[in-house]
Amino acid sequence: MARPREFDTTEALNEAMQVFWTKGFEATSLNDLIGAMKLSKSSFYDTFGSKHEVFLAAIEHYKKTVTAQVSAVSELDAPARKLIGSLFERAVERMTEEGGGRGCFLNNCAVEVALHDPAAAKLIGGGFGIMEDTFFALVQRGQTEGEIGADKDPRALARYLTSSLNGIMVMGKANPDREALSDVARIALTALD
Amino acid sequence: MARPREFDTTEALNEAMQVFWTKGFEATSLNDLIGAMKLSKSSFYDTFGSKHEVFLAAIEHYKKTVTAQVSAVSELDAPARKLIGSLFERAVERMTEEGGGRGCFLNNCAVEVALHDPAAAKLIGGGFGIMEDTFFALVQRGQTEGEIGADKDPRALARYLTSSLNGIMVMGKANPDREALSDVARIALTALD
DNA sequence: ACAGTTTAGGACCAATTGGTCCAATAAAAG
DNA sequence: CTTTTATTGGACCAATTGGTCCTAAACTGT
Repeated sequence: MARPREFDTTEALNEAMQVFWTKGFEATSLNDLIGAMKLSKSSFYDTFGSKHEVFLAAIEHYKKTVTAQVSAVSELDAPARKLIGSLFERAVERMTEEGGGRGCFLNNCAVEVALHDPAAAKLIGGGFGIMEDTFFALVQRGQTEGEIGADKDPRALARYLTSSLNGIMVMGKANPDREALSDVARIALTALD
Repeated sequence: MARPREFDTTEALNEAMQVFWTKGFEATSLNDLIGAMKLSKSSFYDTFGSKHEVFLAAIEHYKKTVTAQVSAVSELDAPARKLIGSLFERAVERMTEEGGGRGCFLNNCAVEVALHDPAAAKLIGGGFGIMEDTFFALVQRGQTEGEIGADKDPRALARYLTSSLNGIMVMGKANPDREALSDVARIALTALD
């Protein structure tokens, strides 16, 4: 009973990521994983080694995914400040839409495992770094465009935006109220003035 | 071998909370719990019913604890704006100090279980509500004191502050850098101007 | 000293955990 | 058609999971 189709590692990792994203690391069992990844237990261990290695690979996968998406947004032909706003809007949207509420995968991982899993913590930190760098570039652009105060420290602002975005997603978990989250997003963006 | 001492339910719940706080719900085993709570398995089930019930009770316990602490701060004889600032400072301190990094228990719970545990989600939402209400009262006081813009919606500001504080604690999990977190806190507070 | 009430310890439970291993089998290569 | 290479399902593993239950023992009030 050999594998009948071409096996797509990336797709399998994507499925694994989805499960970890919705259930968390601890609550995800081997059976959950091999079910979602559509491979047998033997192939699973053959190909990926262990649950933990798949977890790390899933974090990496997320980083790639998110990097691609976010850099796509940040290169749109619109004022940087508007793009920052739309990133926040999208987050609010995601948290409040039906079946949403999973938040940010990095965020979830940071909270659940960062304290006890140094390898994961490193990857997660890198992921937040990417978000920060994206915001950093956007803030600098916004400053040259004149829509963001040029007197402000762009690195600090980038950190602030990253933190604020994550705050919104955490709050959204407990209380996915569109109005409340929009309030937060709106006020958060006033720091750019 | 009956229990030699007076059994303190509150203290036991406090110990349970500590374990859940550092390990999370899923990663905490029965043995972890009865070890920390210093009672036997039989007494555990006799007194508390189940792991899940203890978990909910621990959330409640946290709410009481935090409510007491925070309301103590908010009733200090100082400008409300300063008190808000000190709450943020304290959070940064907590996240960066040795052996810290556990973040906010409610925060952790929200991320780990809110999506799949409605009972817990309700308690957690209530906890955030308390934080929000505390900030709300402080903001209103700050507005009458003239240190916070009177034109601003105090409820929205309170939500924003709650979200920002949680954002800082999530970021601190992945990267407990005092300088970076201080940057974030400082900028977050400019929204009060 | 005695009875009644708590509590502890630990045997026991079925289910599940992450993980290993191997014989069977299907596809690819020759 | 045969050999090689993947990949499979499933048997098997020890350990752990959350949870039940019963007996023995230690406190309590009388």
